Amino acid sequence: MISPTAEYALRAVVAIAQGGGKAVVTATLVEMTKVPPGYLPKVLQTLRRGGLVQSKRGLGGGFTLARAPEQMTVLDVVSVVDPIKRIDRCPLDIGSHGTTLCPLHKRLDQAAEMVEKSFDSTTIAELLEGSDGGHAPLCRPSKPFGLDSTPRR
Amino acid sequence: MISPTAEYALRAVVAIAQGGGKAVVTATLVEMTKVPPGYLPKVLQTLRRGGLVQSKRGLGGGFTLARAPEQMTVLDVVSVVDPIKRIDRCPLDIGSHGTTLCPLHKRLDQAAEMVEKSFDSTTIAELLEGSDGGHAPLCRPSKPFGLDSTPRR
DNA sequence: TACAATTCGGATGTCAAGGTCCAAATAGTT
DNA sequence: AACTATTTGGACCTTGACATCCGAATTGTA
Repeated sequence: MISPTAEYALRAVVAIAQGGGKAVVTATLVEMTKVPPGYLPKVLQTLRRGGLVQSKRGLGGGFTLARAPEQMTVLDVVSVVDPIKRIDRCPLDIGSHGTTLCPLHKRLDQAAEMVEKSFDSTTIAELLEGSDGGHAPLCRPSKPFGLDSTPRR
Repeated sequence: MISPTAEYALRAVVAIAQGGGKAVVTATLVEMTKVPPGYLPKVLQTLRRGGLVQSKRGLGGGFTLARAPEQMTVLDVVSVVDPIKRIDRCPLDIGSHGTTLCPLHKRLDQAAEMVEKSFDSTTIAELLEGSDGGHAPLCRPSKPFGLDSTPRR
């Protein structure tokens, strides 16, 4: 449905949002999201260039959301990493007939539109809910991160 | 939204359906669908192994639908070439918590479900309509195939 | 039986996405 | 100024999807 990278990006954004404004470091994000450690930086860069997150280098650095979670939708994230391809002209007869599509491609585009709308109507903030009583935002038990007994090194 | 191969498969099935029961030869299907000539046979094989089309070798051979277009859905075709991956367990915490998913993956799976249902409720027969007055099934003018003035060689 | 029209199956090539790794740049701390 | 914690960017590898090609197998026709 969506690419691995897009899904990684969503995990990352949710994880950063959980920081509640404080800069979150890549190592922590790796822990939280379980995205391949070497790959996550790539995804974060894409998000940064797309204007969804901000980064700060050096000691005390890390990543923060560029806007409030309420102002950021799933579609925003997906669009930056792996845009949904709408079908606006028939792939067979390239660019010939104007607005009308053949039944097949009209139907396929309808599906794309549905997904697009669904993603557009879901904010990151909504994905943060459920921590109380239900499930943690990223399928985790309630234990917070960075507080495990075994020191990482 | 769906893979190129899946879209090719749908084009092929629609094209075969247009044959109205008569076996359609690969060369003709290439013409109709504009799928890369060397690749279409691969797709057709997949459809055959999936039980959606039947083939006959030798002179007078070709491809026919295994069932009536009314009995075959878009989902049937997509499932054979490139199944829609539903999210039934959280990708992070593999297989731990039972039916519940975190908000993110629940949402993503909802999108997948929507598409699945949409595809399941569309038959190939429906994609054949529109030839009269509207558009031909595969974005084509009304001229039939195999009747062009320039003989192919 | 020979021939031509077909599909079938495997070997091979190409390319972009996913993923790894490391040196350079940046910024706080002592 | 030196040091350490970070992000940044580029080079590189790997894998699977897409695509090509060709010989082998099958089947109707003369």
